[in-house]
Amino acid sequence: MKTIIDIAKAAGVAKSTVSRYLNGGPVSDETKEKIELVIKKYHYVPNTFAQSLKAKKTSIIGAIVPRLDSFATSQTLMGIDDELRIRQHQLLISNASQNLDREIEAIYELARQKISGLLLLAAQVTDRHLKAVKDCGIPVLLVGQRHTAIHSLIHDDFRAGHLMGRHVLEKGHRRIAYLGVTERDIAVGVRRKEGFNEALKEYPDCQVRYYESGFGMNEAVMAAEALLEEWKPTLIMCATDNIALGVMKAALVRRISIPSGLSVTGFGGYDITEITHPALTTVQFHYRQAGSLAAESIISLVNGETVDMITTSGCRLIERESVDNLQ
Amino acid sequence: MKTIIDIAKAAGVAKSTVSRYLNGGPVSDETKEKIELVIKKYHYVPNTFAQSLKAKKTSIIGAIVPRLDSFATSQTLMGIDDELRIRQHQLLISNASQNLDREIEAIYELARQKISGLLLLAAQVTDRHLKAVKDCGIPVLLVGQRHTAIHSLIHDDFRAGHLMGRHVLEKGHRRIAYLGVTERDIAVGVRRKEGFNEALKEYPDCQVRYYESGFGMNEAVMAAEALLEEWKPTLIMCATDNIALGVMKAALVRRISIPSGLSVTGFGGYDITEITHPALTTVQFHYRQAGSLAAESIISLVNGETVDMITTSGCRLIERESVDNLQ
DNA sequence: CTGAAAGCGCTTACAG
DNA sequence: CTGAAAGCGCTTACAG
Repeated sequence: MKTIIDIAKAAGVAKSTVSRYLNGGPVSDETKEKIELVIKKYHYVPNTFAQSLKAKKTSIIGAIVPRLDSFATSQTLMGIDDELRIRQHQLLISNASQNLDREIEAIYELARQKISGLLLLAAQVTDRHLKAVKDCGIPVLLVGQRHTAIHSLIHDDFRAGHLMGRHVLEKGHRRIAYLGVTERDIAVGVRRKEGFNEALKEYPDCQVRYYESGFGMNEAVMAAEALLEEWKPTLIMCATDNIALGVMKAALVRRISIPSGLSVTGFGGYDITEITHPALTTVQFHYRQAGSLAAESIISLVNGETVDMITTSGCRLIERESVDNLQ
Repeated sequence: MKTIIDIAKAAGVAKSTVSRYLNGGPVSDETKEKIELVIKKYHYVPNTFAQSLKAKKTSIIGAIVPRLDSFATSQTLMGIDDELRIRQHQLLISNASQNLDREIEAIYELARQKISGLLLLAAQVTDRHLKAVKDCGIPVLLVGQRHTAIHSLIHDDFRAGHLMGRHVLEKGHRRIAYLGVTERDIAVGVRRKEGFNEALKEYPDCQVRYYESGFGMNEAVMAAEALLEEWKPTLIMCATDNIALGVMKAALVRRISIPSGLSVTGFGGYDITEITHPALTTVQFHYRQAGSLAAESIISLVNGETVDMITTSGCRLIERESVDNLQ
């Protein structure tokens, strides 16, 4: 491996000049050419550790994700990665495996790696998160959840719930089961439901019951079975597409046909919902785009620019075949 | 931020002693205690850049993946991450977005980051890959594909194909369409098919036609539609679960019921196949476990230990509801 | 525009 | 077991 000294010698200049060339400092065209030539010849690439050690900063953005095997996470990560690449930054992904402790640890661990900014895709924000974020003293952007103390990029979960609520109500549904998730997840567990409740206000005659499921498809199947045992709604509104998939499975097993015997909706816009049978009516979030936006924002934050405390990424209703028209 | 000097001063020892303590060198119990105390007190963590710069090595393992939004990739990555964590190594993920050029670039880029080992989850291995691997001079383990020049960890695709072939043949299917993928992907495109062909040898009366699809679900839907237009097999054997999902969609749209009107099988063992209706018969690969194994192997390689040039991860047939019994 | 010098925070022989 | 010294490969004031 060649070092900056080798290059300097070969080019007949001082290493400080080479460094200046590398960092876009003032260098005459003549020496610029000489250096360029030598660098090409030797395939020289600066040692990032030495750079970071001296310059005391890196161009690495860290991202902590609760899990890797989720459509939303993958998409968001790809959006982040794309944008970061364009802006010459590196992405360091840390997977917490749905473990809160590991999430906190990861914050400290990434800080140790001297990342210059952190993207936090947490499902919930605890005091320990807050403390860790404060301790490590680097810019942080919360993605998918909001918190008054941290810059946040959120999806419009309330509007999503409202959109979907209005849609199914307009289709004439008046016996609706809402199959949600834990309220500790504010975005998914609370906001979507609140949006739905808002739509409900205009239909006081509508019967609604609330149920809760885990995030996994199998948990959803079981939750749906229990629900269907207890009540016969005309529609089950599911807090995520995965849960909707579970509900469809449970319905099919019971020979309830969708949508004639039971309507189902999701939230997310996962690829798979397009090819289920029937295709699922859902609200699509723009995960990939949100990822790009997040990357952009965190870089602004790192550069000391002002960024809105809260940015909202849109959503859109995709009407497909899983909701019966009762009108 | 405290440095090793601050710790040394506070503990009343030389910084080399602190360093020795940190790296498990010979230190008396007495000084060990003093140092420990100070480190705790100041929450001291060594600067990784300085460490790497001096020690000329890191405990980072790089992983290049063709895409992030794939079940197989996510699972493998989680397995890798878990094992690496146990062994005190860090994982640096680089996403190539299904772009061969970016895959090659990533090899050089990761080498620049001084990773100590590389896990390559490529779908195909070209001469340019080989050159890059050679150029960067670090241990590399190919995951999911094999190549004589590189240590490889593969799934038993041949056996998977054989297992599935025998299974459907024993169920009495004699008009089979094999919906495969590009042969540039040796593991998925070639080996699985070869395994199937092997099973076929015992049933010379079986009619078989071969078709090709892309990896995406929508591409599979289209491929299946074309196939069904042209031929009426009793079973479509799909090279991946995703493709099987696409076929199920196409069949359902045409009101062909599964498995009575058409049987379908997949390969992979993705979570989703458990809750499709009917549940999909498939061959499960152990992605997560393979990931752990890969992490283990690359660390051995980094440590200069000998590792088999090729390790094979198993698979198992999961018989569910999508194959009709024609006997 | 250019170079010499100092220093980033560690580790590792080398003496003792 | 312990310390002083050299050095990893860069960047950044400071002179010139």
